[in-house]
Amino acid sequence: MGTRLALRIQERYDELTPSEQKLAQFLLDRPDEILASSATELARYSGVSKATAARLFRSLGYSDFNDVRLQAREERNRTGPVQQIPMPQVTTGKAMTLPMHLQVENANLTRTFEELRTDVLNNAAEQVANAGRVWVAGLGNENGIARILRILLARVRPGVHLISENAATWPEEFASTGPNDALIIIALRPWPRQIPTILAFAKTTRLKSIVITDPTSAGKAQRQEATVLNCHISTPWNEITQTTVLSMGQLLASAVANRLGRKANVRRELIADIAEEIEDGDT
Amino acid sequence: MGTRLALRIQERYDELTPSEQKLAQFLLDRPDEILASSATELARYSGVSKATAARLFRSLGYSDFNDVRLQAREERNRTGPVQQIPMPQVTTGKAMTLPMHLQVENANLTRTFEELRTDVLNNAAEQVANAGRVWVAGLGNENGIARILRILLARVRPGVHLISENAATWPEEFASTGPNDALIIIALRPWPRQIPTILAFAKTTRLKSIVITDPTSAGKAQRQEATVLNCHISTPWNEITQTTVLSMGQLLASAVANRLGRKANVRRELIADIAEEIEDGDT
DNA sequence: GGATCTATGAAACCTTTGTTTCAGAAATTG
DNA sequence: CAATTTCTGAAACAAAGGTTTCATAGATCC
Repeated sequence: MGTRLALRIQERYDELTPSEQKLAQFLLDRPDEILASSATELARYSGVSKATAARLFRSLGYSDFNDVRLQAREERNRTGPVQQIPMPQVTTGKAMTLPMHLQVENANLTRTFEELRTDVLNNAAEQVANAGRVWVAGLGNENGIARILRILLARVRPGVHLISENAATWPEEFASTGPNDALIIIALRPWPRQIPTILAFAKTTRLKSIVITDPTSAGKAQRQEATVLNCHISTPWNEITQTTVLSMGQLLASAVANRLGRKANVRRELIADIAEEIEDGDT
Repeated sequence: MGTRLALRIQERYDELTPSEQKLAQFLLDRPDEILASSATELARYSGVSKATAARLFRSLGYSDFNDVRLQAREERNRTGPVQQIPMPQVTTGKAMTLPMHLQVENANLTRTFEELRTDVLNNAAEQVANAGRVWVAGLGNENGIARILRILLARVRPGVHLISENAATWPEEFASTGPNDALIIIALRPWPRQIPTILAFAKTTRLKSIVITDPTSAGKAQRQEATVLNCHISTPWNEITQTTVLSMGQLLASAVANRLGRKANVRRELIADIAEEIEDGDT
């Protein structure tokens, strides 16, 4: 899945300087760009100097940029010319068009799910399906997605809870978790500072944790022994898109339902019935 | 599918000199190699001299090799002829696979945004950009999306409010709306029964309303004189996907930002700064 | 608040890439 | 087979790419 360059970046991401991170970010988001562009261009795209670029590659353990490019090319040849959907380039200041929006979403979805390994997904689904209870956490901007995911999962199995956004109440909430539970964390960049705390806690309680995140943070999550569902979320202007994350959520819920089989269906029908009753009942 | 380079080569292949043909052949066989390699390398791979390479590109009508590379890159970035992505059929009971998930999301996104008219989108964006205040409503399952949309919009303009899910408090909330406000409703099938009430209210108060919905309900919304943003959300198993809806939300927010121009950017930066401060500040 | 350290881009400096020139090889012609 | 034309790569030259140095701005530490 990840290129060696990506792995090295994720390993050392935190130690990189801010401008190095800007460039590293770009490289993670658009891995194919390395093949097509010169180091000067990469630097320009991500708004840093050539000098910074040179420093980054060296500090990642390559002897020079040529070394990087050779490795990237070799890897491409090994994995075969995967037909990548290109992320469109944007000239700054130009308005975003509708087709471009479509292409961006498409590129992110395609990368994400072509890269996702079935066994990783199954593993995550298994954990969620077999857990005693399931806890879903999403801080800040990701809170909306977390709520949706909770609903999606609650439709196919009981005992799915949202961890409140208010850190003050965590002790109480965590107190009710057990080693048979599963924890799903949604956290995109900028990686909220509370996440490591939560992950560390999960690790000590033997909670199974699943982290839905972006390539920048994937490394950190992996280091905490969590199952990582990696989502590509970048756009050519400097915003991110949550679409892919939601899609990942739906896929996970779907996979869990599959695993639970008949049980999930029974529950879904039950819920549908109740919903209908409410809809008819209240005037 | 043919690149312009390939076309030019095929046109003139017979007139090329033997060593030029060797190189041309190579380029036809491995069209992606142009992006990854330098002219020197291309020459070496196909066993001709750099001089020959330079001559070939010139004789094909390019001013120099850089010209060739730029065109190739541009072609890679441009979306090819729009192809209809088929929605996969599924035999009931069969497990959903990962590629299928991707294809479904893809199909829905593509349909949605190819069908969406630019003027409708602009119209909606205009309304949101110029409104005194913006109200976002999403009932039941759509509540999560509504929250996300509120955040997305709040990032680019002030005065974006969420209408509570609790119908009992609506009188108070609606009381504060004025005819210069905009109302965004997210409502997928099954079309919640409260929606017509809200829409009717909006109509009498001269509130501009925008409805993000699915094809099933689009008609109903249109009849209430609302701007309709239509999202394809179906899947081969009998569930729906909210991915498209979220994507529509991002697009709308993006369009609004575009319309507000500098004002939106100022606000975004302000928010980013504050967020950073909070992240740094609280321990 | 000064001293020290870190991060960063500008610019100087090599290196590689790409183009052009040119002389010789190969093919063609009479 | 000589004259001519065409083709070709080596080498000279020009341009862009990549690395290193250095001054400076900002952070951190007494």
